[in-house]
Parts: sequence; C-alpha cells; structure tokens
Amino acid sequence: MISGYDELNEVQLEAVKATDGPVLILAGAGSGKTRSLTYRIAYLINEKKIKSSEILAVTFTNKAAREMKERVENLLGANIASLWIGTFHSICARILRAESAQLGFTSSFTIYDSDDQVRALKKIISILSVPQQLYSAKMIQSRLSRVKNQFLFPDDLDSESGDGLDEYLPQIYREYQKFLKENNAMDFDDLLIKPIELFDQKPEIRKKYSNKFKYVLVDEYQDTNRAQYLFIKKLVLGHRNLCVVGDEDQSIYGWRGADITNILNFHKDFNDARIFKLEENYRSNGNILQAANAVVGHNTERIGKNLWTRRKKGDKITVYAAQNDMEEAKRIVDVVHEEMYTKKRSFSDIAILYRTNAQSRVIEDELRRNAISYIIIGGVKFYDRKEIKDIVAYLKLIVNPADSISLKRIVNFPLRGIGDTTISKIEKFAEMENISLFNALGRVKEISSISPAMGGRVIEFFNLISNYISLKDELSTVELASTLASETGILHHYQTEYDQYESESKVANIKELFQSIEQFTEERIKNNMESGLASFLEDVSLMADIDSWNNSNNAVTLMTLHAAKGLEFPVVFITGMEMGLLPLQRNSADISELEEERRLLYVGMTRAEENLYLSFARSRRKYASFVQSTPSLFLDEIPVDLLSYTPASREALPQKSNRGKARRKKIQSYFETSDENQVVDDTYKVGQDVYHSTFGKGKIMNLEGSGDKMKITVHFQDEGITKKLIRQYANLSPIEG
DNA sequence: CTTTATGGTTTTTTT
DNA sequence: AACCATAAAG
Repeated sequence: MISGYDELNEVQLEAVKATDGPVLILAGAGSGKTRSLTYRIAYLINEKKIKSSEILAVTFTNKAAREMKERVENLLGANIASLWIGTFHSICARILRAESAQLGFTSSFTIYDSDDQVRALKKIISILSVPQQLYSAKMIQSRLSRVKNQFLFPDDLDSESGDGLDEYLPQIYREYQKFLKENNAMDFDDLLIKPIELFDQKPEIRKKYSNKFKYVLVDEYQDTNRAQYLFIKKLVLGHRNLCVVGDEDQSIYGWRGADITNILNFHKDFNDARIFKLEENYRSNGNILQAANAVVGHNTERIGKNLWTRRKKGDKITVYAAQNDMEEAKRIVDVVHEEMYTKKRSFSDIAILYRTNAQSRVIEDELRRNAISYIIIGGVKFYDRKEIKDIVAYLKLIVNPADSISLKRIVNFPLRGIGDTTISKIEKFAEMENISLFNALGRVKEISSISPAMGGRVIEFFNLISNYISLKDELSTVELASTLASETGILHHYQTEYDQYESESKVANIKELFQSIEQFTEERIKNNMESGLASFLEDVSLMADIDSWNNSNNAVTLMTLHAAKGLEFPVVFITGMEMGLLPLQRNSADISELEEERRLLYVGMTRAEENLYLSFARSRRKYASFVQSTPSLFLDEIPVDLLSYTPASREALPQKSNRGKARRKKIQSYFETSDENQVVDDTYKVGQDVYHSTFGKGKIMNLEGSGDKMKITVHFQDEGITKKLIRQYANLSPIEG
C-alpha cells in the first residue's frame, strides 16, 4: 500500500479507485486534477497489479508528461520507464515509427511543421494553378489542417459549398498527401490520422494496441479534436477502461479543431460512465475564485459546476487603467517591486499574461530597463530561429534524404551558387525519372541544360551530404551537428555576415543547440530510451515552448494565456483587457467564439493563488500607429465588490449593466458603435470613384468583407489594371461626384 | 543565373 | 517594423 492517500479528498479517492470501465472526471481549476491522475496511475500499478507497460497516459504537453511520470515514480519509489506517457502527437509518432512499413513509410520519416507544410503547399498550388492572389498558402494550410483534424478525407469534402477555395481543396489535399508520401514525411495532423487509418485497415494492429494498453487515461480532454477522440475510442474498444479528465470551462483550443462536445457528450458515448466532479479548489484565494466563477458563469456552453474554496478571501483584485501600453508596463514593474518588498516575493512567483505574443515587447522593454530578469515563453520558438532551423534541416536531410523541403532549404545555404532555376531543372528531371530530388542531384550530369560548372557545384553538395549520411551511425549526434556547422560554413556565415550583436546571439544559439543535443542524448541513455539522431529530430518537432521551461529560474515569466494552462503562480498579471484584444476582435462576433475568449480569461484568472492584477490601456500601439480602445466587457462581469480600482480607472470603466438581454445587447452594440470602421463603411460603394497615391484614379468594381479587412477591387483607368486591395493598407480616398 | 533592391503585404492563440 | 515575392542589377 502506498502512503499518502490521505492527501486525497473523498471524491478524488473515489475517482482514483474507480479503475474499470469508462470514467469522466470533471475537474475544476486547481481542484487537484494532476494529483488524482497521478494517484490513479500509482493505484493501478500498486493495488491492481497492472504492469506499467499496460497503461497509456495522454497529457497536453511533454512537460506535463515528464512531471506526472516523476510524481508517480516518487509515489511508487520505482522507475516506470515502460509506462507510455506523452502528448497525443508523441504517442502517435511512437506507434507510427513502429508500424511505418504498414503505411509505406520508413521508420525515419520526417515530421513536417507548419512552415514545411506551407512550403509544400506553395509548390502544389503552383502546379495546380490555384489562383494565388485569392488564397495564400498559409490560409490553405490552416484550412487543410482543420479538415484533417476532423478526420475528413478529400472525398468527404463538398467542393460546391462555401467559398471558392472549396472547389480546389479536395484536389490540393490529394496532391499534398501524395507529396508527403514521396518525401517520406508526415505533418502534425497525419500523426493523429494515420494511426486511426491503420487501426481501420488492419484490425489486428488495433487489437495489438488495445490489448497492450489495458488502461487508458486522457488529461485535458476538453481540448481534444475529432481525430484524437477517434483514436482513443478505437483504442479502448473491447475493455473500455478509459478515464478522461477535463474541464469544459478551460477549453481554449477550439480554433485548432478542439471539439468541446467530446467532453460534453462523454456520457452519451459511454452511457454507463461514472462521473466525478472535483469542485474544491485548493489553489486560489476566495476573491479570485469568486471573480473567475462570475466571469465564466456568463457562458452557456457548459455543464456547470460549483467551484469553492476554504481559503481566505484574500486581497481584492486590482484593476488598473493605463493611458497607453507603455504606462501599463510601467505600472506592472511598480507592482512587481511592491510585491517583492512588501510580500517578500521572488521573481519566479510572478507571471505576466497576455492574449497575443506581440504584447510582450513593451513589457519586456520595461522589465529590462528595471533590471528585472524574466523569461518569455512562446513568440519565436528556439527551434524556429533561422540559424537553428538551418542546422536542423541538414540533420533532417541526412536522416531522410527523400525530404525535399529540407533539401531546398539548405542547398544554397550558405551560398553555393545553386539558385532557383537550377533547382527547378533538377526537380523536373527528378519527376521525369521518378526519383527523389536528392538522387537527382547525384545524376545532375545527365541534365543537358545545366552547365558542367554548375553541375560540379551540385555534385559537391551531393557528395557533402552523402558523406554525412555514411557518417551518421559512426558519429554521435552532437559531433555530427558541430562538424556540420563548421564544415559547411554555417558557423562562419553567422560569425561574419551580421553585426556584432546579432552575430553573437546567433552563434550563442547554435552553441545552445549543441548543448541541448548533448543533454537530450544523456537523458535518453539514462532512461534506456532511443537516443539517436532520428529521435532527437522527432523530439525537436514535437517540442512545445513550455516543455523546456522550469520554474526554478529566478525570473518573472511572460507568456500567452494559452501557454499558461496548467500552471499556477502566487501573483498573476493579466494585461490588455480591452475590447478587440481580450476578447480578440475577430473572435467576438460569434457567440461561441466569444465564450472561448471568456474561458481564456477564466484560465488566466485561475492561475493566480494570492494576487491578481488586471489592466487595460486606453491607447495601444498596433502595427505602426496608436489605436484607441475601451475596457473589456469581461471586466464588467466581475462583481464590483471584488475589485479595487486604481483611482484613475474608475471613470474609465463601463457602467455596470443589467443582466440578461440588456447585457447581450451591449455586447453587440460594442461592435456596432465602437467600431469606427462601421461609420466609414458607406464611404465605399461599388461604382464609386477613388484615388490611390500610386495607381491614380480608379473605380470600385467589388467589395468583400467589412471593416479594416474589407477587400476592395478597383479598376485603375490610367494604368489599365485591376487590383484587389485590403482597406487597412490601401490608403484609398474617395472622389466626390 | 544569382544577388540585391524594391515594393507589397501583414499579426491570434500552437501540437 | 519586419517579412516575403518579384523585378532589376551584376
């Protein structure tokens, strides 16, 4: 018997012991969800004598997986290396590596990130001659990803309905999948889809995994999408030992295809499911919890729960109204100092949250000026930096020579005098010969339109990579990476091609990469796991920013509200509480999107243990100019007696409005009256004459959309051209008469 | 054929 | 302000 079950409350203990059959744990914020899950795994192993290799636990981040594993090991006092625990993506990747041959891939397939996807799509779009002006590759990528997350295939798509892109989508989808297969690559979405396909096509493989994983646990179930749902459903077919944990109020990934109905309808899928509600919050002071409850209580898409705490009420929530974003940042710094001196906080007790990454800049500047150390999660990811991606692309090509996206990324970097034209010729040749682009490089001499001099350069590159391919099993990953960086001249390039400051930071990043490879290898070897180059690359692809964060750094943490999920801090700032920002403008018109914005705020508020500071700015720099804004309607949803306004802000807050219809009307009117574009909207009509500074006089042919993003098609007589312009940037002026 | 300059376009959240 | 695609220069 493991000790410590007295750490659990009654409901938690019941939930831990309900091991067999479907179980839904509705766990409010700070209700000891992780603790319950941890004990449940320990209980299965220790009391029910289930082997750790027979348990599958799915978490939302790799960091959560690592922490949970450590906690279970501490409870058991034993190593549980054979427990499968990780994100959907990493678990699926692991299955796919093992079964890749069944799907016509090799086990060293490459995982394409969204940048790679866009590059691939660009190529396909040009081949299929999809009107590029109308649909950017980026837009198509997100559309396609959404479709794939819903486990839809080209044939499932209705090419007639919706906008013009639907006409092309099935075709793009087919070509894109074909391209991926030729490159021995899968994208993020394939990682989820392919296992399901495999389970459907080969029932014996489904059974194999079903039998292996006798107990399945899924955390953050409210953020699963359809593909993830199907994967789990097929996996537990037969034994049905499935335990899902989630909180519908914390569902914040709808935009990524997460389907809140997965959790709302769990009891319909499994009608004998036992449901446990964890409603006691151990994290936040009373006032904070009450405020958070009040906010999320305005939502309709919820099961509903009554989250309560025995903790003291604590301080009121401070609301600060700043003139502009700089002042907001200054105020944050003041309060950070105040918290440190009066309450003896350390930097690591403090988190500053915001809706969009762009907001961090001003705050960072102010923190730096005041010598407050901070770490920032998100923004430009470490592995997304150019200098890192370049080296990683070399490594990817070495592991998987079929990967033409990585090849094209580096074939002329550092500059080798091999340009686009040459590559297109080789690509054409590869297609004709039905060989990979890499193999075509080796046969460049057979292409008559390429000069011998040029061919020589190509061969040199081909030999370079071939050499590394044969070396890859002899050298360790670090050795490979560092030799590569100096031999190819990448290091030299970054040392010389930039100004000193930039150059130093880029070189430092490259060194950091080497270090993290070493760290990874050590860690993996220690745990008796796959440690080679391929596994490092997979780790890199599936790594989230939060995964490498640890709170032991003595620094203030800056991150988006999304990234804050699952974390807790004594002191939390939520900044930019303005209409248009939180809720974000484009997510405010649709009621269910507005509700997701509200949940996002709820997630942020419930991160705070003792002190919560909310702030907004009346004016904020956006792009290159200042925009005025009004306070977020969400502020209005917090009972006034829980708030303490900084003096200046009281008059800036909206009047408390009536409940019900009046309030909803108010939400709408915010967008009707406060959006000044609406007022200007009748400036532009079809047929209207306009003037443009570069194109001269023109006539409006068509209008699409509204507001800043309105697309205006104008025919310019003088130039004899027709252009589609976005209002925000177009700088058109109407001509009277 | 490659490199550089110019001008047009663009920011939501992320595995 | 920064990034990308295309056009002109080398």
